[in-house]
Amino acid sequence: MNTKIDDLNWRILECLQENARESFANIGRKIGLTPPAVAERVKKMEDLGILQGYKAMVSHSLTGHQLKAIITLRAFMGKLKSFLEMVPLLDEVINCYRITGNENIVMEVVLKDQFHLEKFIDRLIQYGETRTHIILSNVVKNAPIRKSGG
Amino acid sequence: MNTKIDDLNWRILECLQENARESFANIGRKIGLTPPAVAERVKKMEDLGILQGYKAMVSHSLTGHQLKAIITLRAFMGKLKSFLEMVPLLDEVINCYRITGNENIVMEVVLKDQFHLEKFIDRLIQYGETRTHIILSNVVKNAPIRKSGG
DNA sequence: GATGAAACGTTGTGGTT
DNA sequence: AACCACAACGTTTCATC
Repeated sequence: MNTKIDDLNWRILECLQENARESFANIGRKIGLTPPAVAERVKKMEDLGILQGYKAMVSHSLTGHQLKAIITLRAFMGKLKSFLEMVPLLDEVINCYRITGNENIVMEVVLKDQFHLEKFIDRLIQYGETRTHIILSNVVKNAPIRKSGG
Repeated sequence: MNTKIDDLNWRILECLQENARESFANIGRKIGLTPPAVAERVKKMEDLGILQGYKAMVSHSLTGHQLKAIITLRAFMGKLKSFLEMVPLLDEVINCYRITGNENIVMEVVLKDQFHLEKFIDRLIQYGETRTHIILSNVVKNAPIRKSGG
């Protein structure tokens, strides 16, 4: 694996994945570095692309999205390219992957209710055949990336 | 929809979803509030559960995870409960949903390489029948939640 | 990486509408 | 109830070592 991340940097990544707003001073206290040393390590990891950003996690239900779904799409011949260009514009789609297998695309979507779902699926049918799975619960939610054993 | 989130709070949510480390002073400058006013609104949204936390986004590939996959599981009779208890312990699983349909579970997993994938699937077969889709690309990545139109 | 100083941000109190 | 102003405190940042 990538050996450029030492143990101190892994501990910084752990802290920031748990609470991205934690101060560098506080992280420094936990891992035994001064605030400028933490800041410098964070800056370097940002520049290398290891740290890609910091995001607030927002409740889906409390923002009016009572329904979540996993939707797979098997794109029609010649329709995949236009779908890939269009999908970033859909507010409902919070994650979208191109995958191997019979279906080309899998999406995680947030929706207000079943009427919203119906309208959303209607917008997709021009691109391909969809299959919808309603999300019943979120068993693991954005688990942190850990030093992969090895 | 939930009408408790006014326009200023939506703008705060936008800022923090884009950069969770942005200072309240800076957010206040953008939206025309003083730092204490922003801090108070953020605190209230945290207490209400609208803001659920702040997470650093870490590169999968640069942390040694060259392979990502979507794996669905159709749990064997009586095996779902033990799977749901076990899956949060798997470092490879960064998201896991219980869903409707023929398969009960869909997971997003990060893996070092194909050998890691093979070993990972071996650990799942006691719980059910799996189907693996390799992720080719990430078309939409953790898109922010927006004020749902209407 | 550490230190120390200056600039900046956060947080609490009190007061206004 | 939500906001502002001000002050005390903590944090970040930059120079220097």
